Amino acid sequence: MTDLMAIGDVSRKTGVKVPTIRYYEGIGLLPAPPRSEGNRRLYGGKAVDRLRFIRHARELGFEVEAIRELLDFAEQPQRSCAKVDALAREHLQAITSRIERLTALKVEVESMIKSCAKGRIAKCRIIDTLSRHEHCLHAEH
Amino acid sequence: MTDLMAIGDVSRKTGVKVPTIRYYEGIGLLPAPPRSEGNRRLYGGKAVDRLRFIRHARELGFEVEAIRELLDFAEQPQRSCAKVDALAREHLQAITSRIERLTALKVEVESMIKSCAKGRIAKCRIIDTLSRHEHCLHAEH
DNA sequence: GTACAATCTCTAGCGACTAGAGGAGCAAGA
DNA sequence: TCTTGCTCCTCTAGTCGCTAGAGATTGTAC
Repeated sequence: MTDLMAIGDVSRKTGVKVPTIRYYEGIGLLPAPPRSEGNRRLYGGKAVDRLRFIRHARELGFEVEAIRELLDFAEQPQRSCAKVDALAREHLQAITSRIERLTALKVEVESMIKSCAKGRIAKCRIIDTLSRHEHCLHAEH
Repeated sequence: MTDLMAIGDVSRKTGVKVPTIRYYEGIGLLPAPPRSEGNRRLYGGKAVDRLRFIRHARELGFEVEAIRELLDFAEQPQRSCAKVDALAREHLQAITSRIERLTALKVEVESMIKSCAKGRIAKCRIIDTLSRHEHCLHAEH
């Protein structure tokens, strides 16, 4: 009745690589599917949906543990989604602070490059900056 | 004559953890220091300088391999520093593209959160967005 | 029938550490 | 002098999220 697929088909449909699908099964993110007589995994549409969800969330930078939680919540439709919202906000916070730190870093590396006169290494300002912490623009490290 | 230090002192001076110092020695980033009679590592000032350099570069996001190259160059003061400049520029490029991708991500996660009405999970827009790829703001994933 | 692709399981590797076991060394106080 | 407790030693294994490879089996197309 149902149109079951081999792992390769699922991979092509979802963009998740074959070993990664097996890996997700191993860590319990994707339930173990039934097998064919020849011991091959046979997937239905639900597995495809779940993998798409996982892939998308991973692309958005959610960690596997967070995705596990999201999937758990997704399976209880009657519950409030406050927790889901909180998870997403937590994630947004992490992204924002990563951007902030990277931007500070960029400024520092840029100023390092600007001061480079392309002379001999003995006078290299880049090596200099990396050597002496007092020269930092930013104090937190 | 020289004031040699134990690994713990070096750790405190540089902010690099003791096991990390040993790890750097293991991967050849920091030369193996002489030992005391009781087989303990004894470090001089140069090791402290080198570790500060490494730490700072790591904090600026340089990979260990890049740091290895930088250190090699730093030890040949008469050579041109064009390569050092190139390494730094390469790194800047990587930082810039990381920021770009994170910013795109942030926009997407933000819009996901904004659409959340905090109702039941059955209608959760966050779960929805993660499930259905067509809803993405950005096409590249 | 035969070639070749796809799948299976299992293990090991990546980067940059971190954690822990189990043992030895060392300085200070009783 | 002895003991307590800290630091240090080596070694192995774990982290995260996969990826790569070996070697065996199964399925498919000609």
